[in-house]
Amino acid sequence: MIITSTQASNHNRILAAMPVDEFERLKPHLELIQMPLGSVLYEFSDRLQHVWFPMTAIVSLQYIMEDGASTEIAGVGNEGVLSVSLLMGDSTTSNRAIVQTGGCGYRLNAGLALQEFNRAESLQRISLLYFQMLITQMSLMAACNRHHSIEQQLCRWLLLTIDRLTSNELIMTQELIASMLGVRREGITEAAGNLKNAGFINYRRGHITVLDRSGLETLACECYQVIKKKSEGLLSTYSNVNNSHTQACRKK
Amino acid sequence: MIITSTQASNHNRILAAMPVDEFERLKPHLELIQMPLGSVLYEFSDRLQHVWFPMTAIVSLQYIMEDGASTEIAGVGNEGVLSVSLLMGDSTTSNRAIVQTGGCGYRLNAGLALQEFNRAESLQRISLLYFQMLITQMSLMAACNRHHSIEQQLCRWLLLTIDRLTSNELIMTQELIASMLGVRREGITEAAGNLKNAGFINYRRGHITVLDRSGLETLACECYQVIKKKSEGLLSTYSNVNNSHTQACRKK
DNA sequence: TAACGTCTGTGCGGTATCGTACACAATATA
DNA sequence: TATATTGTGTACGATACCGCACAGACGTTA
Repeated sequence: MIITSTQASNHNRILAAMPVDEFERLKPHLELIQMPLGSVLYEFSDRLQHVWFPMTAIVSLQYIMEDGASTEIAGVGNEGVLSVSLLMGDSTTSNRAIVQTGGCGYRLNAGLALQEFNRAESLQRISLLYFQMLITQMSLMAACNRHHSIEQQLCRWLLLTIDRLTSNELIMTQELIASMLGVRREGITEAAGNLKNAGFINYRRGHITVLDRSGLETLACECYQVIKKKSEGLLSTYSNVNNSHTQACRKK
Repeated sequence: MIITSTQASNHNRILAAMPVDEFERLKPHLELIQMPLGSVLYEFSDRLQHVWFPMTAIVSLQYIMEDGASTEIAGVGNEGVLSVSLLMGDSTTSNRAIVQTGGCGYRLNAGLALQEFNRAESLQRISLLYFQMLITQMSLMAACNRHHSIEQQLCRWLLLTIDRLTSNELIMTQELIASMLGVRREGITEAAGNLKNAGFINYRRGHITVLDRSGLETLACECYQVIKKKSEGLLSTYSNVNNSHTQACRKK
């Protein structure tokens, strides 16, 4: 069944911001795909074959060290695009992209994506704005990893994640969060326990429910607000180009 | 006195990789400027007025937190360009650019730079390759800050810095290094003391001399090699376009 | 030569996080 | 219903780094 929706969260903002005629050129080549939780879009040093435009899915970009330790360097939702290095002219990757919240998105063949990008029209203009956002987010992660506590970072991460969801519950184990933040699972257990005692969240085996957003905000580091503001600013510049070729997301 | 040199380190690689005709278009507008140690090219949230192409100078990009704590998110030498966010369509900054090794470089008016970039010719193509390198470097910093010790990071930093210099001595206090790595000065004193005892470096009041590169490499984290390799790969792709409009650097 | 400011060395208690180990609880599978 | 698997809670010593305090050494300027 195809469900049409006007919900913004049900569209990729980059595609949505393209003028109709340019989007129509791309449309026949966009594959609507499911992006199930845990699936890996690309691995470190892969040769990129596709570009992805998430809609309801959220993807985590992670850097993996030689010893297997991982660190989340950015999160990508419907405001973004994956395979930025390809668009920039380097088809090999320097990170891993793993689906953090299952959902759907569009996939586009690498060659076609590059061709459209290199026309230097709206896709390029919008993508560049997004790249700038991505750079900001990554530099923030570098600083945040240096200076902020696990609890602060957990709050930031939870807030950024539920901001992208329609519900306040996310399917996620403490183990997974730990690997994204690059810390021990026990560290997350402790921090999450504190948040639970404070009444800000609740959880059970792989499900986390946010009960008090503003409570989390008081504990989160400044990084949350910075990313959120930057993201809002970004989306408002996207919409300088406005139109209505909204696309549906298939639901099972 | 103007000194002409064929040394690669005496030119900005991005400009050098542009085809002659496109470079000639830019040339009249390029100001050769001194970039003295410690000078700030732009601050957080500044409105960018210029684009810089370092030649002999090295610039450190730092993220500054609300409490004043800082973290280096990338270093920019003659392989790069500063004010990337401007070129990407957002003229406000999200970091600070401070000269870490004094030298010279070219400065270009923001409007002209943007105009040339938006022609979607060689400057854009090369800059995009560089942006990709920058993204890689930033994500590496995020992971490195999370997982590696001060000593490892100090080694990485020293190696990356002298790789950009012709000499093996750099003018730099422990205090400054500490603020770049985002750690206490005492932490650097201790790590540097170890390296000195090991015979890898020597130093005196604001001067550090590297005595044993390979020794440092054994102690540095993997991040050094990763950045170095990525950087070499980048420069080889720059030179797909080759020409000879080498520019001199004014020496005092 | 003296006085000053800056840079470096050192010590010490406090704390966040790690590594490891193990117990228990919830869910899935047989 | 029994059993395996996965997720969570807890404890404890080790360690890296922090914050602070102060001494001494170097280099510059008067």
